[in-house]
Amino acid sequence: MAKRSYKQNCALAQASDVIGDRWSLLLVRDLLVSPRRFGELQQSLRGIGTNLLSSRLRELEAAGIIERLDGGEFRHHYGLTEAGKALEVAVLSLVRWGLAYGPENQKGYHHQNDWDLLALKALFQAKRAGDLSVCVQFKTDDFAGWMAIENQRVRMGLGEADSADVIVDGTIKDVFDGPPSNRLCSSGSKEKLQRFMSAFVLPAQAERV
Amino acid sequence: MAKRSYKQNCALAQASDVIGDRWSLLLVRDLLVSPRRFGELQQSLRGIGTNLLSSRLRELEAAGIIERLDGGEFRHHYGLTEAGKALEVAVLSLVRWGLAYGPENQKGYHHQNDWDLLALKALFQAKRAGDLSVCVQFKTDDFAGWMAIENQRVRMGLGEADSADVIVDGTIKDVFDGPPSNRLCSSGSKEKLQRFMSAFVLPAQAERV
DNA sequence: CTGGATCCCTCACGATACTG
DNA sequence: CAGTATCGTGAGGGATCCAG
Repeated sequence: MAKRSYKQNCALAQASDVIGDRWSLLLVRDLLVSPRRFGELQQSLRGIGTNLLSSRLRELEAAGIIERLDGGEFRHHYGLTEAGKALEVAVLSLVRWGLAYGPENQKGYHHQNDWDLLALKALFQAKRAGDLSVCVQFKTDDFAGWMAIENQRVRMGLGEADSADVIVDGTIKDVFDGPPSNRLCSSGSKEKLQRFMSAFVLPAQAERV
Repeated sequence: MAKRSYKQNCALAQASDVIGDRWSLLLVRDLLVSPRRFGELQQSLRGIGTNLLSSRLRELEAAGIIERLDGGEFRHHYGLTEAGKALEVAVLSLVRWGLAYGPENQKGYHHQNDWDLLALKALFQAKRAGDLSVCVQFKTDDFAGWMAIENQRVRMGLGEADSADVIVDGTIKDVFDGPPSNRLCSSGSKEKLQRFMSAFVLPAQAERV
C-alpha cells in the first residue's frame, strides 16, 4: 500500500504529499478553529465518506499533523500538533487568495459560521489594530463564536468567550456584509465594534468582502 | 461534465476547488519561476500523463490562473496571469512549512535546481537584507539561474542575468549546504556572497536547511 | 447514539500509443 | 513538439453494517 507520492525533492511537493490529498486541508482548516470530534468533522465535510475521513485522520496522525486527544469528558477528540498549527500561515494565505481571486459564493453550497471566523482572521492587519484590545462575541440561534484582538494578535474560539466587550446578535457575515447602520450589539458600544471591524481588510483586491 | 467541487462557501474550499487537484499547485510552482513550454512542464512533473497535463492546463486557463502566450519566437508558452502570480504568497508559505515540517529529502526522488530557487525566495527576510543590493548567478553544466536582491525585494530567473555581481560555479544547494570554506565564486567577492546568504533564514525550525 | 470498518461502484488518474 | 485517444488501475464517494 505504497502511498502515492510526487517523488520530488521539493518542499512544495513534499508538503503536497502530506496535505495535498482530497479533504486533508479542509480537515486542517476545521481543526485550526478548535479540536473536533469525528462526527463534527463528518458533518462539516459534507460528502466525505466515513471511510475516507477515518483514513485521512490516520494518515495525518501518522504524518504528525493531528493527534488523538483521548482524555477529558469526551473520548476521541482530534486536535492539531505543533506541525499542524504551523500550517495556519499557509492556510490563511490560501484563504486570502480564495477571497480575492476565487469563485463567487454559490447558492446551495454548504456554509458554516466557523469558516468565516477563520476567514476573518486571514484578513487581520496587525498595523491597523494598533493598541486595540477587544473581544467580540457572535451569537445566533445555531452558532456561537468569538474573536479577540490583543497586542496586535488574534485569538478565536467557538462557544462563549470568557469576557466579551461586545456581543453581536448575528453572524460575522451579518456584521461585515450588512449596511453600516444595521449593527446589532445587544451589549457593548457600536464604536468599539467599529474599531474592531477596521482592523480587517482584504489586501490586493477590494471587490469582494 | 460537472467538475468535482467541495461545494462549500469557504474561501479555502473554493481555492481548493481551483488549485487543489493533483499536479495543479506544482504546475503553478514551475510557472512562478518562468513561463514554460508544454514539454518543459512534462519533464518537470515526472509521472504526469500528457492527457492530464493538457487537462490541467485547460482547467487552470479557464480559472484565469494561467494563460497561453502565443506571440514571440516560440508558440505555445504558458505563463501566469495576475491571479496566478498572486498565488506566490501562499505557495511560499507552503514551501516554508514543507522545509520545516515536511519529510526529509529522499534519495532517488526527482530534483530540479529551479525548485531550489523558489525555496530560497521562500526563506528571504526583508529585514535581514537591509540596503543590500546584489545579483548572484548560479551556473553549472546543466543549470543556469540567478537571484537578485534590491530594495528588500527578490527577483529571480532562469538563464543568465543581465549583470551579476557574483557568479557561483555550482548549485544553490552547493552554496548553502556546503562547508563555509568551500564557496566557489568564479567571479565577485566572497564577502558579498556571504551578505547575500545572510538574508535568508528558515523561521520556526533550524533543523533542516 | 457515536465512532468506525467493509463493501461496491464510479471516475480520476497514470501509462502508452497515436495524430497534427 | 504539442497535444488527443484509449484503456487499465486504484483512489474517492456513498450506503450499509458492526462495535462500544
